Amino acid sequence: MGRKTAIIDTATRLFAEKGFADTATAEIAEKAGVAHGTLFYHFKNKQGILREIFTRSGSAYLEELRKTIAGQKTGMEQIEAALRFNEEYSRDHSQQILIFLRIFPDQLKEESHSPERQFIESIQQEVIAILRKSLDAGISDGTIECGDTEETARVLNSLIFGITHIKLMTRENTPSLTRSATDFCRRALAP
Amino acid sequence: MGRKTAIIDTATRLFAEKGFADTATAEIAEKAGVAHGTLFYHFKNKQGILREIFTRSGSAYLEELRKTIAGQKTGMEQIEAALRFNEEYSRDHSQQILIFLRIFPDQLKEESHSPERQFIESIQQEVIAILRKSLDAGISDGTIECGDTEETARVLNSLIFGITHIKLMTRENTPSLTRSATDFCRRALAP
Amino acid sequence: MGRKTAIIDTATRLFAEKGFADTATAEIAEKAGVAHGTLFYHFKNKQGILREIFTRSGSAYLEELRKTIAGQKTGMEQIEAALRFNEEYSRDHSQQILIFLRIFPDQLKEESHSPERQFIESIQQEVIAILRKSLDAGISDGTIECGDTEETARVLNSLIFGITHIKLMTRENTPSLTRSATDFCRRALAP
Amino acid sequence: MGRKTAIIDTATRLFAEKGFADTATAEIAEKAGVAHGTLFYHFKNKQGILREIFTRSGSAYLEELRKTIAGQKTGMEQIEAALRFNEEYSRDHSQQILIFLRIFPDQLKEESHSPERQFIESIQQEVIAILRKSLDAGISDGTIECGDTEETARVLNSLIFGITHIKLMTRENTPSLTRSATDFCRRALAP
DNA sequence: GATGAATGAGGTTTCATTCAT
DNA sequence: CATGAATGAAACCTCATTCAT
Repeated sequence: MGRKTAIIDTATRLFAEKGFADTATAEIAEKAGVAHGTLFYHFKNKQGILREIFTRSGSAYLEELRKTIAGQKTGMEQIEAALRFNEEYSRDHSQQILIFLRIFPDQLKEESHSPERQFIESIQQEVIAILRKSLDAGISDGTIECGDTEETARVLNSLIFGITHIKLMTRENTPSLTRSATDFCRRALAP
Repeated sequence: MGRKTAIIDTATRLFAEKGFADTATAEIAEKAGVAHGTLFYHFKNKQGILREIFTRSGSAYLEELRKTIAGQKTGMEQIEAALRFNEEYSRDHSQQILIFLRIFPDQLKEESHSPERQFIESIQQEVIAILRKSLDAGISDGTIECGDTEETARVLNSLIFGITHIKLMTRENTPSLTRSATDFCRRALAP
Repeated sequence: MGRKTAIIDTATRLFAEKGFADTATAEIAEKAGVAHGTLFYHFKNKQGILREIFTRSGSAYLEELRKTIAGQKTGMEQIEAALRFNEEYSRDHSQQILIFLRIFPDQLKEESHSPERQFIESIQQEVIAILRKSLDAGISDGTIECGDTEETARVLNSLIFGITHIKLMTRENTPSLTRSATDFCRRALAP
Repeated sequence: MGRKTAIIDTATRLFAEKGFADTATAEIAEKAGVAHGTLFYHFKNKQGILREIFTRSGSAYLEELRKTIAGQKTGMEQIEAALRFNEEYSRDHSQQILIFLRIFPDQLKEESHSPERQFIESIQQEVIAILRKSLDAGISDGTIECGDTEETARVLNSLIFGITHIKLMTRENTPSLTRSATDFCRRALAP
């Protein structure tokens, strides 16, 4: 494994555990087993490391989400799969998700649209678009009935986001929360 | 206005705008119009300022939420009121909410149950308890039908949390999101 | 002697001896007998220390030059006094002069008119103006004869500048250079 | 153009623009279109690059100065030619001259007689010797009258040095300064 | 001859906190 | 009560140089 990979992996872990601001570049280097200066050979600065982690995991999330949904037949099944996927993904990739949750607020201060900020928003939009398509499919195949699909997709996105956040924060084992949310949605979207 | 109040108000604004770690105590002092040393006369340390802001606004949120719900008749109306309340509160007290969203992740690193962490969790529990009572009321008065009320309350809490977070992050004007969410819930809880 | 003064004095010595870039702030602090952080309490940054030294000594030079010249009767005597003054001043305040000579080139890179750059140019203009007045006086009292006084003043300024620079660089004991230059000027300006 | 030449040319430009200390070897390499390591294949270290630039341009200056003077008949014409030459040379080779002006002060700190320092002093001595020979010639051919020619040559050297420095620093277009200086010298040296 | 990844010493600056007044 | 000068640990980052390829 190359040094650059080692740095990214270590940084991912530390950023997730302690947050971006509270992780020292010296610690990343030490734990990654490289010299301090090596960090700045491979990345412009500390922010640059974050940026790379960010972009990589954002794309991965979307890709897997799409693949999961593609495997479902009815629209309703797709929505349910999306909720289940989120449950599993945030369990298996809690570090990446944590970094997102941590970085979110940090981006607020920059009124200027930073690349990270734009990237985050584009992912949100993407998720909403995916959910909407499933809703539309559900209406066509008769498994779903709801008002404006765009609006409904945004509600679902909020719910998913909220569940993920709470799961990671409270660290309770909460697959039951996802199950309950699925029931909730099934009732709300039932024809 | 006393000096201590000036410090708290200024710190609230700055923590909301730039986050806890990125706000220097010297800047708080300067913007509050007091000497740097004065901060440490009134508070044990930087964390102490945050702690005070924290406790104050957490209690205020719960109190107002309870009052709002108490003014509603049916269980369903109470749930709707809770959603509306959240919309208005996060609009009018965005600074306090932002601080919560920012501080949340920072508390994760301390496995040891810090006071802030416990406080946050207790608020979540409180909100869930309030929502559950409304659900129970709704079942009694026939305006709501749902499975386990504890579980449903947790779902509602996640949804509310997600909406708030997204609203503050995207800064889109999204009262429509709350409206759509209300519709969504009405369908899910309808008898 | 206050700490700020100690810092300025130490920095003056070190900047003169080793140059601005090659003097570490940590060394200034140590030699001045203060903590490293104290430097940045009293000055915005390293450049800020230089700026203060700069402004202080520039004004002092001009003031003393004016006083010296004011004590002379004829225009020719004033010019001779200016040369003599320069000799003595650069002997007694070699540190300040050295800093100027060192900083000069550093300012070239900033096309943008930095405060230091403007300050340096204003001093040059001031010296030229002073010399010109003496030349005018000399023409009036019959001790000097020359073409355009503005142009001649600029030549004299160049000569003075060159002598100073060479004296400080070669570190030869060169009062004779000033004496010879005075002779040279006397012949060039004689009626 | 070989890689070594590219390095020297790029370094010359950058040292002139930003100074020796403020030019990073990595930047030289990048701008010269070679790998960073290549610098240290062709030169022992950063200082070595400077040394080469230095030696090359110092010799060139002297050689051309000698040639120019050789083309003049009378001693007075030779002095005038020297001034004119300086004007033109510092216009056409401002980069090399700038490097000299920048490096001069840096050499002061090394009490130990560094090669650069010795080289600079030897050039000064050479220029003085050349001027002296012209003065002697002028006295012989009756176009010049002055005191000790060694001393007078040193004064002329100072003047030339001062003019060059001021021209490069103020970046004013100042051929008139050289013209005025020539007049000044003509009067000082006239029989 | 040439490369570029890797180094680590050293640089400047920030900042929460203390303490004498 | 309140101040602000002073601290020093720790942070991020730069950069000349080396060396295996």
